[in-house]
Amino acid sequence: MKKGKSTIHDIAEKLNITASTVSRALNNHPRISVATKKAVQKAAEILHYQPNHLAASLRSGKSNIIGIIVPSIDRTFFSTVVRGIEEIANASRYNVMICQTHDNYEKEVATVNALLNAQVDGIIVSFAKETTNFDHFLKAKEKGVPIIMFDRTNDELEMSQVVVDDFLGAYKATEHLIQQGCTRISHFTNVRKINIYKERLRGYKEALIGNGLPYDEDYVVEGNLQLEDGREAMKKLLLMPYPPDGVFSASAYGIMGALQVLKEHGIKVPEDVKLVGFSNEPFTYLTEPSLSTIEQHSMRMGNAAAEIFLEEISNKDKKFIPKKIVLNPELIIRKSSVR
Amino acid sequence: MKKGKSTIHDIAEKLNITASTVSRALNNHPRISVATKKAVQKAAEILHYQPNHLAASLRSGKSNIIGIIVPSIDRTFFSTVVRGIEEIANASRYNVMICQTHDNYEKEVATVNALLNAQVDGIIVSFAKETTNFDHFLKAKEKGVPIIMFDRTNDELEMSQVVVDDFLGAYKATEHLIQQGCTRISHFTNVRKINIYKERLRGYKEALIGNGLPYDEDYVVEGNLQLEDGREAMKKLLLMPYPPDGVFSASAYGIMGALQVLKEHGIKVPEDVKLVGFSNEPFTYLTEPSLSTIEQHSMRMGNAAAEIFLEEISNKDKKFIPKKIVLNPELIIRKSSVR
DNA sequence: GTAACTTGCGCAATCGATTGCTCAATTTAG
DNA sequence: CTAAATTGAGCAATCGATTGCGCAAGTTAC
Repeated sequence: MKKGKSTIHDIAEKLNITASTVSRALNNHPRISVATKKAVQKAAEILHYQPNHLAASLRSGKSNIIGIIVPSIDRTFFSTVVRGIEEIANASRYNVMICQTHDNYEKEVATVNALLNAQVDGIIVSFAKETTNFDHFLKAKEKGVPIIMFDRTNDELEMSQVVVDDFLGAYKATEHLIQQGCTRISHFTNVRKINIYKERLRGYKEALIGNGLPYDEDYVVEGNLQLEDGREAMKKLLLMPYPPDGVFSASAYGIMGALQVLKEHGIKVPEDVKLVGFSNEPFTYLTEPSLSTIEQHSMRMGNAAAEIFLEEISNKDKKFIPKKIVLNPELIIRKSSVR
Repeated sequence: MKKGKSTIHDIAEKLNITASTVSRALNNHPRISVATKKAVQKAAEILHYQPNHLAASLRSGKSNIIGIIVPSIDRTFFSTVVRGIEEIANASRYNVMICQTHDNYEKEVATVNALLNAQVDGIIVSFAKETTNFDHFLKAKEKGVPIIMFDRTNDELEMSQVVVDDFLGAYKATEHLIQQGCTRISHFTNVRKINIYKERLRGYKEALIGNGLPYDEDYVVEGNLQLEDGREAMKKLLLMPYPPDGVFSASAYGIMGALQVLKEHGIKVPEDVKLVGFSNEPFTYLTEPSLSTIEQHSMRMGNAAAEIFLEEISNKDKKFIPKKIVLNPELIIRKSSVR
């Protein structure tokens, strides 16, 4: 058993037939006799034959690889989406190649190039926060590589996308707080006005107005939505003459920060202040009290993105019509928001 | 600008030279004149030329892809290791292909095959809990594909590995509890006696004995180390005539479960019972009280694994000597364990 | 002024799998 | 019993980039 790899030519030589026949035998071509097929399979096993997908890909122009671009893989939301993509992709014999941008525009551009060089059959992406110019994706699209956006998307691009209804999620969260008796509800949002944060802000606002409460900008705190931002926002709010009796944060870490600060100040949650976050990160149900939040169905989001990819691949010649799938967010009510 | 991809042949045609020259020009070959190089670069840009790595890989036999196999990507520990691998890999122009086994043996075997078909240059793996037969990796190794194990490894395989010193981590954790005054310390371990859990159990035991405390099997609870397991274990322990005054869990979720149950029973942490977990999952510093734990330096673990890969690749012809890197675990003392 | 380099680039093979076209040997049809 | 159809498999091109070898024109050396 020699070290190294064997090819269809090795099998062909061993059996005194040609590589063409071996290839056809392995692919179960009808024009090859059963006897030959069996012989080939046996020889393949003995030689530890392992097909070289690169060669096949080169010829077919299909790599059977889907490129995935996310800001960072070590965030539950993204890794769950990735898992959802893999689930569907693998079932259709696709592998995934995952790249991270760390929210950096240059890295995103470089990544797209790397994926194109690797001849990926499609790209599923959630944009970096920094990104405002999308030429690198347009270039890819022109080369015939389908691009599917998820979560952080851009409506102006003619590309399919999967998002959760951020407006609705925010609306549900805010209305829930109102129903629980809150009258001064604060909102934590991101300074960068990406689609998703704009929508969540809008949902918050509409819910207030729709329920007869005033929208007051003083209760909206802009930040980066990380733990520390949530803490600072909450501290600032506590200094107001009329601090909020409810907080809806556009992120899970933000609301966690608020919870910490409230507890440090001896303010009771949910008795004195009620909290709802966004994104069902694992820690949100581990806190004391557990945090109400908006479930984005990240696994389904991944599934949907992969399914759109498969669809676009099989409709490659037909006229392209971008598709937009909007998932229904779910309000998960835990202890932090019920009286 | 026609849709589709252009090749070096397109560039060659446009400039009335051969593809060989184009290839050399793009690779900055010394035998090509500066004038030609410039012309080629310009033409490449105009044609939106994008090199096809598949073709290059096919010829060179190197794909510049590292396969990563983890049980599940949506766990902070693993996704952080992956990030660590990517960091080093990308710097050396390698891309990664990530696959998940979900701790299933068959899936692991299939995954190894898929990666070999994709002609990965190496595989970095953390074994599925189920795996006891490692032939699929041996087969890969025989084909000349370096395998690097991390975290969940196997000392009997002649392959390099990166692990954290589980024994030491457990020893530190247990000794810390002793120093804080605990005398009846319980340990949560996994029923499956994988290396890492065996070592942690050993560290716990040695720390007890080394500090003059008895080792009592009644205080060792076997389970699956998930949140629910931790809860049940703690409930069981509370029924003992002399419940523990300290718990060291081999996982982060396990200790979280213990914390929940203790709080539900009105037992004070850390006053009545002190807790230390393993693995610095993000939620551990968000709990009330925050949980002491063992940091495994997952990012560094990824870095190290990737570095070993690069080393083995460049020493391919030299005699292979498996390398074992043991990282030093760090005890992170938070509120759950100090009096 | 000729031998010995150097420079710049083309030719053709190669990597491994696939596939349209051929063609001989059988088999079937009528 | 001959024409037509079917079966089984080989030939050679192809996918795109790379590279050893070769060769002509220009340079340098002595």
